[in-house]
Amino acid sequence: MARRPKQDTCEVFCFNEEAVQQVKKQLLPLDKVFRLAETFKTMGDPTRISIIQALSLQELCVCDLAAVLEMTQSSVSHQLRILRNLKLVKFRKEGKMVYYSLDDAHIINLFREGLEHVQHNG
Amino acid sequence: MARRPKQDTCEVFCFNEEAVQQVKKQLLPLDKVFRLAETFKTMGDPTRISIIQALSLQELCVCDLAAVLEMTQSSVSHQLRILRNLKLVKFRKEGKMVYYSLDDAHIINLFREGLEHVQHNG
DNA sequence: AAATAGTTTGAAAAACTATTCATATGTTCA
DNA sequence: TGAACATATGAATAGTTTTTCAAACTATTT
Repeated sequence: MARRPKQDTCEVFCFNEEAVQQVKKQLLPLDKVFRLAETFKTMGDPTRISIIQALSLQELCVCDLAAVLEMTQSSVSHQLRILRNLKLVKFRKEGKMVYYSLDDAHIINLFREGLEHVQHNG
Repeated sequence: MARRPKQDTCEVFCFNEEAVQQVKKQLLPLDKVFRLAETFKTMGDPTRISIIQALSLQELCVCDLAAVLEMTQSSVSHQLRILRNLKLVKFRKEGKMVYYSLDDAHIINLFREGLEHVQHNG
């Protein structure tokens, strides 16, 4: 993920010192910030967005997913692994086929919320 | 943003050809996919997530924001520009100070939805 | 057992990103 | 006007990401 800054204190106190302390107290713990960022980042790729949208319509095997997205199987598989790691998709095997579907209803909400934002700021 | 695949057709028809056609018809237009991905990607960085959260608490000038995040002004300023470009934050000038705040209520919803997802999948 | 087919994985190349450092811009105040 | 300060920007660097290609699994079929 992204780097953290090297220097970890601001040498000078700026203006609204009280506000700074106030806000600082309410900041999310770092691990939550990172996990939140990771979730958004995972959805921050056109290929993965398309995969998520396709799977929101119906369960699909890797090969069909690749056909839908007009991409190589390998590429889709790599992206599926990322989505799997974040538990955004789940899969079931049937013979040599592997069928993927969305793992989490929240993801759809997140997707929809994002879409709404995009529609608004046309 | 991310690259698009070089080859744009899958040579072989895979299994559920009907499903493939069906899903393909319902795919979001590419420009929307890209803008959606761009929005998520913008929120997919710990620094920017922290900025968004801090600004969700109250309006802050760049210097105070830097103090809150314990980062350099320059770094914060660079990230603010990215958030500005996506219209996620707005600013007002007051003398030499520049005060930033969130531009869009949707962003808060998106943020909360993401947070909920993270809380769930502890 | 060998061949075939769907999927996964590793390595490498090309593109992209975040931070730092130095510098520029613009505002205030002496 | 010049000094001081808040913010912004450009270039460079180190780290990360996505895709491609080749090879490895794994399950089915002959």
